[in-house]
Amino acid sequence: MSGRGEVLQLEVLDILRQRNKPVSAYDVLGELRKTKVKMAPQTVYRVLAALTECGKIHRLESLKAYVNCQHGSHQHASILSICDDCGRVEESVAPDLLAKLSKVTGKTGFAAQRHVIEVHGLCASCGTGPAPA
Amino acid sequence: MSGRGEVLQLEVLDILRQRNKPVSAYDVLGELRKTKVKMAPQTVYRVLAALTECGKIHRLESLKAYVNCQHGSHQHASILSICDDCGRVEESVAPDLLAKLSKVTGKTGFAAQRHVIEVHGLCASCGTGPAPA
DNA sequence: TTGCGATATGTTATATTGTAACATAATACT
DNA sequence: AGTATTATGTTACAATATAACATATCGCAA
Ligand SMILES: [Zn+2]
Ligand SMILES: [Zn+2]
Ligand SMILES: [Zn+2]
Ligand SMILES: [Zn+2]
Repeated sequence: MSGRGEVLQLEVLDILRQRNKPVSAYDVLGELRKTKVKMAPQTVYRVLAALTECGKIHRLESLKAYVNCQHGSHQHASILSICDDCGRVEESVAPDLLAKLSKVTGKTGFAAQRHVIEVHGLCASCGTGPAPA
Repeated sequence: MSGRGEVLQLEVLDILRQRNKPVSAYDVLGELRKTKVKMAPQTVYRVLAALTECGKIHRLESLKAYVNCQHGSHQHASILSICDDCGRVEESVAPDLLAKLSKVTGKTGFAAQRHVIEVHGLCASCGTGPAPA
């Protein structure tokens, strides 16, 4: 395992941290290009793949975007709640729920390997006071 | 509610039924173009959106593809198991699991509206006998 | 019936997202 | 050093998705 790309990984992590919202690959690319004009999509995708692989960031399939892990890093699947109003994402862990899910899907002999769980809705601040007239 | 597009909807349903595997929007487009040369992406996406909306098909976010509902149609979220080997998809329903999921994400005041649950792995036939040497 | 607003559909163009393929550079090991 | 292996850079392109506007259809009322 080489470590040449690690600086770039940290930069990307920082971009996601600063935004604190889902960021698309091309948004990341745009940020990086502010200092590295020649940055290419391929490079960004590779960094994002590496970070996703080791659990430091998560990809939101239903948004085609990325957030950094709110628990620093982990392998196990997490549950991502996406506010469709403000865009904020919350991350929950619930091992028992994952187990149950594997059990449900396993009824037909299916062997679960990767769970994608994304919940759309409204976060606490957006759901309660939608501002009167 | 007009009914002009319904013929097209049926055609699309039929395409998905025949394939019995996840089909991308552009695959659908390709099929349709066999008889309707001028078919446009926009049209296909609109049909797919309509069918998704009424629960007759489901979109696999993690595959950017569509399958038709194995239960005919429904509104409630379903659990989609995707075999990464043969591509086959199975659909499970588990209202209690959805409830539990809403409960987990609701701890912070989040109000769930739409559940995306996709499980990747190996189906029964692909998982057991991966063919010997 | 005709006129008009609302909605659905057709059409063109373009935006966004994601990868293939190959060149080059770093690393590890002999 | 020499060479196989892997990572990274670079170019080009493929695949996915939507914006914007034109046209047609429908429902309803004058
Ligand atoms: Zn996490
Ligand atoms: Zn919110
Ligand atoms: Zn279904
Ligand atoms: Zn299979």
